[in-house]
Amino acid sequence: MKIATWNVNSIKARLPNVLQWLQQEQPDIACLQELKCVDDAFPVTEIEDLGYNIAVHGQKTYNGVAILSKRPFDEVSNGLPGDESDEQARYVEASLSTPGGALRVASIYLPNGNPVDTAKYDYKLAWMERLTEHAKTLLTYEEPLVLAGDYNVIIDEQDVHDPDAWRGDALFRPQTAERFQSLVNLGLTNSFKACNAQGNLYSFWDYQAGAWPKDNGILIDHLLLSPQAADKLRSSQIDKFTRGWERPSDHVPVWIDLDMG
DNA sequence: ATGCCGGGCGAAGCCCGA
Repeated sequence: MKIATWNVNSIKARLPNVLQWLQQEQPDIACLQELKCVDDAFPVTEIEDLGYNIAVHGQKTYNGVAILSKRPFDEVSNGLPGDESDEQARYVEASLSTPGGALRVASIYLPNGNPVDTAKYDYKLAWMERLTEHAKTLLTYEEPLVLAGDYNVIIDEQDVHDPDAWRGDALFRPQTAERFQSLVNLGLTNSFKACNAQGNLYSFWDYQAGAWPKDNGILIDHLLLSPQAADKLRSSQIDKFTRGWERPSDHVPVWIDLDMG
């Protein structure tokens, strides 16, 4: 079972690319981020026509996350628990049944956090702590769980073309790495890292300054697995080719293959 | 490059992303 995550940077602007990719790569589940649209503006028909069920948690102009699944959802919940006052649409979670049993998937758009001397960075750190608390709860279910998304976290120097240029950035500072490590330390497996030991493989290239032709990228899109999901992990890859398409997102899909029977 | 591109909003130019 192929499960992917992709920050599409506007589902409206990216619809042709997303449809092409879905048809070509046939993911069973696709977690999308940065839809930049309200629920009613999501292109439901075009995606349903390719055989997907859709769970959308949208927002006007900013953020917005979705899960597409060839199998129907059993349950869907919008928003990350832990702060009722948080109105940013950055988390949607769904459970579904597979031949190999129950599976739970979340589509995550973790806050960027820049500039670091502002409330935006505090929000990022607080959001990461909320995510860790919620993950603790989900792990008590002892079922296959995939926390997939744009984490806006550069985990180590292997994952950035120019580490010194990113040193003080919200994506790469020690406090960010510590929070991410606390999440992983709950017992989660970083699937791409588990399958690919070599570095300099990226999921984001800035639109500016020739970042893409120079391969000046960062790896910030991750799929974290519960032990029950990690046991079923076969492989993980990056669909780098979509960055070379017309009107690309600045992110590309990262996916895993899970043996769900 | 603390925004050089790209998208939203909305109809010019600002806000935002990483």
